[in-house]
Amino acid sequence: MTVANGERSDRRNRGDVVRAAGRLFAEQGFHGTSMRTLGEELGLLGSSLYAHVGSKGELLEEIVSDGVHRCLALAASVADGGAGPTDQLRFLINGHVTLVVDHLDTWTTFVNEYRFLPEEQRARVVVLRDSYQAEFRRIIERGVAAGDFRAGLDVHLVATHILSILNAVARWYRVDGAKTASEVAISIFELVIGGISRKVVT
Amino acid sequence: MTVANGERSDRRNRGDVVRAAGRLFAEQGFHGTSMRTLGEELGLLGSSLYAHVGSKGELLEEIVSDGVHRCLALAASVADGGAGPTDQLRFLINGHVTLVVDHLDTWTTFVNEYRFLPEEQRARVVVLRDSYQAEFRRIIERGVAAGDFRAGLDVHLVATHILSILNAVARWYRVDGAKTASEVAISIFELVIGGISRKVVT
DNA sequence: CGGTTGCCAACGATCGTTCGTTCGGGATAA
DNA sequence: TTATCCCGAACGAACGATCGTTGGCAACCG
Repeated sequence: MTVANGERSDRRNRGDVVRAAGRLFAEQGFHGTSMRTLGEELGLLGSSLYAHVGSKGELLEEIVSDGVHRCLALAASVADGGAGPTDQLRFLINGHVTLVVDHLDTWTTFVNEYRFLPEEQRARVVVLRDSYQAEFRRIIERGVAAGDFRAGLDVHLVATHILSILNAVARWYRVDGAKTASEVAISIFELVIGGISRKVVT
Repeated sequence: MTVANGERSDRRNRGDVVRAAGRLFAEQGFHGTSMRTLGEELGLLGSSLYAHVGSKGELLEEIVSDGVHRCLALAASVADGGAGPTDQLRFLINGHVTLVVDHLDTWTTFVNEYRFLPEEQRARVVVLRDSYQAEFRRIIERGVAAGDFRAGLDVHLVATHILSILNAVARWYRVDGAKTASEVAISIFELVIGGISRKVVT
């Protein structure tokens, strides 16, 4: 029995396991999810997972790594374009919300459970995540320098607040809910841009 | 050997256990913390904790319950005063940041681990937390009605974003860091108030 | 045939929790 | 004052359950 993409449908591959792990880690936490429970989610025994994966920690590592690299790819794509700070910020916020909404489970696991990685891997993730946050800071600084944003902003704090809003989306957003990703992104952008822009005559 | 308050200093009480649990649950997660580890933190065996506490879950319940009730007390104190929407929002943000900073460990556990409560207790907490969030919505709606805040705001989304920023403070704030609680609160207030206020001539 | 997939049984470790016991001080009675 | 009792706090051993993981084996694929 084969399927359109050539893979058999009654057997699991590594991607299936990682996806299911993202879902369960998001719901029950990394330490709250056992390999046996994860197997059950896939119709397998826990021990059978080791045909696809070296260890439980390897699953978390892959999920978190996926998340942080998607961030970096987004940051790189915005740094290229020659847009102004306001448009760059809009693009970054929109892209981030899209990432979160398109990978809700993975993202929840990424944000909540990365701290359970062994110290060395965790440190690597923190460095990459901070370089993503640095992209926000660069944009804000450029906006301040250009006079688009208010002078005297605490750039580091503002960037932290923006990312707090963005990462929290995974906590409350529901695919079957009333809001589209675009609506959410716009509401975040408008809140933020109003808070950092120079006041202008209306 | 007794101490000023009449308690012996070489024996632990329930409060000691709850505080240590808040600390460890924040660092390692509820499922990542064993009763033996928690005992070690207090210089005890894991089994000795049951002289002070009925179960591990009881510890999480108390920590989360403390957190949510502190929120409600804050909301009640702001609802009383006859201040305008802007000042009420400032007061609420300042009070919330103070709560987070004064109980960093407890708050981290409250925000990250409440989902591991048994369903019934979890549902109760969600209801209370939502009634706290409703206080933010009321203030924003009043501000819109009074013309202080922009018309057409998605009140629910804005309240969610504000609380996202506030709860995230526990994730990055360090007592020995450079920012005071007041500075943090002001930066949040200014970001938010700029984003929701009617634009005015400068 | 070779390689992947999954089942099954089992390993040592650790989990939350219980039980019987010990220990030490405050209260009480002689 | 001294002897006695009581009780909370802590220990140490143990319980059954579950944890992540391994190895042997059967089924099935290309």
